[in-house]
Amino acid sequence: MRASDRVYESLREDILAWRLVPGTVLSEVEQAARLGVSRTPLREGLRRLASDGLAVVGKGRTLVVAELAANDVRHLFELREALETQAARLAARRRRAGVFEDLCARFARADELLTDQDPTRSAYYLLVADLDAAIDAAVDSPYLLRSLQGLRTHVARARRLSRDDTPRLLQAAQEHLLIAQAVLDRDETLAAQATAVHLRRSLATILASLGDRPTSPWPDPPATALGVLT
Amino acid sequence: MRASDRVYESLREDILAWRLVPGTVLSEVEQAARLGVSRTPLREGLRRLASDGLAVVGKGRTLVVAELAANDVRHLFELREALETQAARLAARRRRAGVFEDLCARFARADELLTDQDPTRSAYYLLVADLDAAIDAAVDSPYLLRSLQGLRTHVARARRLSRDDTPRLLQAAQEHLLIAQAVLDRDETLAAQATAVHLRRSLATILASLGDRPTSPWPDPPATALGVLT
DNA sequence: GTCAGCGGTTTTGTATACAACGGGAGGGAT
DNA sequence: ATCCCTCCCGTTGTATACAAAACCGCTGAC
Repeated sequence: MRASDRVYESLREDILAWRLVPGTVLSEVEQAARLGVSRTPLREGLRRLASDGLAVVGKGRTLVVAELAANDVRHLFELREALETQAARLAARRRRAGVFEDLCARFARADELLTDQDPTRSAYYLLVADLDAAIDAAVDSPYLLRSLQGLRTHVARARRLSRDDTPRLLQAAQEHLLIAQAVLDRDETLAAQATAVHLRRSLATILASLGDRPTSPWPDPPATALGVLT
Repeated sequence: MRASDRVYESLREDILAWRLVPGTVLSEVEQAARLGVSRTPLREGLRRLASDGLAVVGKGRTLVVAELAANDVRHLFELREALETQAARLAARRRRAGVFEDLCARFARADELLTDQDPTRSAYYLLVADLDAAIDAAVDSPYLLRSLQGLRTHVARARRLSRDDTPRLLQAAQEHLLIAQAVLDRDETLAAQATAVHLRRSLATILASLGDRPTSPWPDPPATALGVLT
């Protein structure tokens, strides 16, 4: 593997994990020394981070780790809604049934993954990643996938901003199940709208966890009332 | 201006104008000699092209100019529909009235720009660019704008694929007018749907001009029948 | 007190030399 | 004849040296 790739992945991981916090200046000589490479491949990795939007030009010509605050998350979800509803629509149009039958079965039993045994929820997030991958495979639209890929980088960073809330994850599992079922049923409209619903609720959860008041002043309905959607 | 920026812009222009055709290998030493810079800034420009999707890795480690065929245009418009309908929706929500009043007036008179005097249609395309810029300014959503920017690069390249057809441009002007009016009226749904209509028609025109049979076997309605939409 | 100009220092931008990887032609074995 | 192995050459990847530009603190004038 090339040194510039190692640099890129290493810095990317550090930024996504919030080990490098927003505003940190990414000095070429300093980072080159830290990662044990020369400035040439380091610069290449840095420019890739910049084209991902993970680093932005600070004062002068320096690169700094990009901000990601509550308002940025709102903007991020405006893009996410555009891309993921379209992805769901196209997946519903083009999917092969087998994968989504399997995913529906797994999401129907997602509560078994959300016991208190696994505080990182890795089994659950793996299932969500599998759904994303299945949708990507079904979409089969290179330009859209490319944008989705860039988006997911920022979504992953945003996830680390808010704490994992088990009731919300159980609700999210039902929303994912609805999406997977709609794709399986080739119901393009429902797939897109269920995705939109899921994203709006996820955004509200993240913003609430950040201490932001939600845009709507209404209390959330009790979780049991949402069961009818599944 | 930095040498790497000149390299990037020069190669980008060459690719968008189809002076560098798909499949052309972008050899570092060759291009560095042609553009009069050393390999270091040239590589930087090349990587930017790759992250834009204008260059892709060929056999070995070489970069080649990316393909853009009829099927790619279809995929491109799947992304375009996702991004531009969302942009229109958000612009309708957040626009300041003045700019769009002006744009409506200009699009209402777009037929005056489409005389046979100007074979490049530069005045008309400038007007379209102004609408795009006004929507961008109203959207005010950094992540979405970033994706839109990347998209427009490929759209510009695709435009050079098909010939300019005056009747279609007159029809497109009416579609643009409808979008601008919907944004001005803060009608989010209409803005999004009018954008979708415009994109579907544009895609059909491009594909027809490429010799592809449209997906629908129906003949286009006469141009005068579309006047009711304005 | 404030602001403009000016070195000094630090940082980024560029050029070049060298290392390493990969493809392709050629030859030998089967 | 075909397949595979090897060596050579061209290309890309990396390191380093040098050039240029920008920040910072200083000084001085108004």
